[in-house]
Amino acid sequence: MKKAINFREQVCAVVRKIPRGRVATYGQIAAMAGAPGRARQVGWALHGSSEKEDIPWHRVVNYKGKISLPKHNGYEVQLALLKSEGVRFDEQESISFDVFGWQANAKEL
DNA sequence: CTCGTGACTCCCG
DNA sequence: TCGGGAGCCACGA
Repeated sequence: MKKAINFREQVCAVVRKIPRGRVATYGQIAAMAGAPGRARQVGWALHGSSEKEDIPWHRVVNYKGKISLPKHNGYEVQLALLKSEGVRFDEQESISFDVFGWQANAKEL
C-alpha cells in the first residue's frame, strides 16, 4: 500500500465510501482516513477538492450533526441533497446519528 | 524555512 | 443553555 497520496486524496477516498442515505462527521472521516484529530483538514480537503462533484461531500457534517457551511455558500445545497437521499432533519436542522450515522466496518480499510 | 487561513473538535465557565 | 478559546495540521505563497 502506498501512503504517498495527499491527505486530500485519502479523505476523498473515504468520503466516497459513504453509502447513500448516511452521513458522517469530519472527525469520523479523519479517523477512517488514518488521521484522527485532523477533522479540520478534512473540511479543507473537501473544499479544496477539484473532484468534489464526484464526491458525496454533502454527506459530511460536523460533530453536532449539522451542516458547517454558511447559508450563502452551499448550506442549502447540502441540505437539499441530503433530503433527496432520504435523510431527515429535526427542527434544529440537525441529523440524528442514531438513524443516519454511518459506521463503516473495520474491514473497510 | 515561515505565515496565514480554514466546510473541525473539545474543554470550561 | 450558550458562547469563547485553544489545539490540531495541510496547502499555497
